[in-house]
Amino acid sequence: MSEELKYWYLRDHKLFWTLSMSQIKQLCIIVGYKKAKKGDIIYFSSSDVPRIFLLKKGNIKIVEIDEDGNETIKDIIQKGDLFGELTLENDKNSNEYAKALTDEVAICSFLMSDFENLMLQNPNLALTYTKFVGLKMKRIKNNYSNLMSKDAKTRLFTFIKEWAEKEGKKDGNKVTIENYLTQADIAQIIGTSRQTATQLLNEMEENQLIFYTRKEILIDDITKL
Amino acid sequence: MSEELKYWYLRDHKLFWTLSMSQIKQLCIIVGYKKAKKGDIIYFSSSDVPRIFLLKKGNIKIVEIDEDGNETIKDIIQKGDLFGELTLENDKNSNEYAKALTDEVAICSFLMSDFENLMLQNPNLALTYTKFVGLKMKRIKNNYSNLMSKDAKTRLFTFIKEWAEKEGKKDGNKVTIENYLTQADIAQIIGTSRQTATQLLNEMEENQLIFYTRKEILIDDITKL
DNA sequence: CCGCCATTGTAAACTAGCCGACAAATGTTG
DNA sequence: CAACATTTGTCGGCTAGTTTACAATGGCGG
Repeated sequence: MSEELKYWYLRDHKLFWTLSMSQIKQLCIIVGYKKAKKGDIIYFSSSDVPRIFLLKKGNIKIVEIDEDGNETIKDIIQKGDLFGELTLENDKNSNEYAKALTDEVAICSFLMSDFENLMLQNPNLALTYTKFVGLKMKRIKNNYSNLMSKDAKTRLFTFIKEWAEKEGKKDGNKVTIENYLTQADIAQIIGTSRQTATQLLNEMEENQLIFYTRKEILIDDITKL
Repeated sequence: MSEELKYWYLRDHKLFWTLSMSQIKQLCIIVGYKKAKKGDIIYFSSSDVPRIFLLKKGNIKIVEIDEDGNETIKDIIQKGDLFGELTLENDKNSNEYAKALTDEVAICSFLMSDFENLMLQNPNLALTYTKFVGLKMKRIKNNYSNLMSKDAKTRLFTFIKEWAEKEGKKDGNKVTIENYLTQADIAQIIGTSRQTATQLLNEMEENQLIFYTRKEILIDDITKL
């Protein structure tokens, strides 16, 4: 890949707007530029050197396996999102990995230490990054506090609404979402069993609120959710 | 309060170790130095100017009220913790306030904008703060993912263990925690009803694992939890 | 186009934990 | 100390949601 191209791969992310070309080069970008296909396991957080990753294309889920072998979805990462050791601390005893959800996935990465150095030289970057992490924290907090206090149906509605807002193609009150999640995935995200999720989705379909297929989800009228 | 004293109030927090006295003065510290008593409501996040707060003494809980009037505990803040708009973004539509849990509570605060300026001048501060926020995010993430997948008993055990580690006075395997929470508070934190929490605590007491009083919690052998 | 595997659909039995409703105990205040 | 408020204890009944188990469907590779 040409140097020029590498540059633009990062350059088009908001976070790096303030950086000069030479600064971006400092990040030794795209050493780990990687492609993957649906279902592939992409990376273990306990890898060699701490890195920060940037998803350029597709969608992935971050999954953790606990002692009992249960899979928990920690996060869904979309095109343009950063992931990895966002805390700037590497944490070895976490058991996380990423799994591709869409057919084509492209990821580039840079070293955490390079990024830290750059932050020391460019306080504006540090500020932007902090706000970035802060925003992510706020989103997580909100999500989870919904999960705690509401019942499964409300959680599903909230999730679909948020998903539609973030990624849906709007046409008046109709929204189309490209569906790269299985019902089992959705169930895990909203913290319920697969069966309950299926039931609720079908119930929504009966009430003409949504139309679910494996490829896409059609929402007839987003305001009714 | 003397300038000297103000200085030390911030100076003894890790985050500010790298700052010079004059830099700390820039923060116009302790404009909002405040004391409060148990049960007092201390601050609404939708206050005039965005601030960051530092709890110097006592314990408080951050609470949110939703549309239906339900109280949710968002966070428990301990001596030395920062709270407020840590994300560096002010967010007006959140309905949070803080409530004193201990008899004496002391808080000092500074303006977010002053802090931002200081970060721009002092990249090291920026880096430290970013790690700080990141760490907080990681803690929240872990807490919540426990809440999702485990049952009430496990959640209570995990909570007590963490509490003991963070604040307990250890004596071999015995740990004493100063108890500033009611059982209703604990129930909210672990996401269950007050009655269930009471039942589980009594069960633990029957099994000689803990001894609960309103003043303190004694753990006979922390390794057995 | 066939067979296979992942995904989705459905139903019955079971259960953790919620809710309502008090009673008892402990603290607090004048 | 008396009266009141807050916190803790306890008990059924109830229900949302889990679990188990299996059937139907759809999509992909050969």
